[in-house]
Amino acid sequence: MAVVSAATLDAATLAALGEPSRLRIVELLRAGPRAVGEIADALGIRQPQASKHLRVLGDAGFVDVEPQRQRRIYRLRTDQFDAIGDWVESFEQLWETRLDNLDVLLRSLDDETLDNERNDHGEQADR
Amino acid sequence: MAVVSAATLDAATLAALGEPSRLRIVELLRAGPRAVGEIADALGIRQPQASKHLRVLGDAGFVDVEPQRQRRIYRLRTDQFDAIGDWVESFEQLWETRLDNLDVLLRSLDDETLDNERNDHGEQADR
DNA sequence: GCCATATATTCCTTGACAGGAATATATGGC
DNA sequence: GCCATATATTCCTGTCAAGGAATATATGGC
Repeated sequence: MAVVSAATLDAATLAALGEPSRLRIVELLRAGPRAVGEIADALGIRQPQASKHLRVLGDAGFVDVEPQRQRRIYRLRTDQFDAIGDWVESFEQLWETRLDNLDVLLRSLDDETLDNERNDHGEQADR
Repeated sequence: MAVVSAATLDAATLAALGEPSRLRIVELLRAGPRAVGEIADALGIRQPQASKHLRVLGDAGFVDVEPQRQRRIYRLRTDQFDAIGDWVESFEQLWETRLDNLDVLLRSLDDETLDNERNDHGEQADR
């Protein structure tokens, strides 16, 4: 049973995608690399805002630049998507084993014994 | 070739996780359901802040509540994690087919022909 | 060097949001 | 009903980030 080492993830990474325009940029780049102006046009935003969002996405490791004449072509990078994928996948192992169900049962019993500390055992579990 | 229908994802969903304390709450709940007070203690934050963050996580569909006496036990929900997983997975199909490499080549050629519109053909590709 | 195109950066303003403090609400024991 | 515990909500304040406008930088053609 090779338990994965609990893939960790930075909040800033997710925050970079948690902004509507930036998420749209990522979705757009899914179809292929684009220059800044094309991105701005496609989203209906102004060029400076596009550049700013691309900077954030670049710092977070989601995009890459390749200059081409006066233009700068942005493309998606794989790394962070893999990181997010691994992280999510490490959660889905939990659903399978359903440890949480067992856990909540144990905690529930624990509480009963703690709260009714040798008070009474006739628990009229109404409602 | 069953192409998936481009799993869509809301920026607000990712924004909910893009805050350090909330991401830590999610990581904590990975180990099992917890009451608000326990969560606040574990993270070293005050109870009201824990409640607020849990509200955001709940609105975004990441957590679920189950009252138990005066306490409220929060636990992780599977739905949104699956949604994020599907979304990321729809990206990783791109890396495999490497369509972007082909794309950037095509666009590159396209630009050459456009910019040098029958200007000169002797492209001294120096530097 | 001058001009055009393409992009990045700066400054400013405004709105959202996180944290602190205080208070309201809920549940249970007596 | 009163008190204790547990949690949610409200109000306030400071910070940060997004968008707009203007400007700086870079590259290329002439």
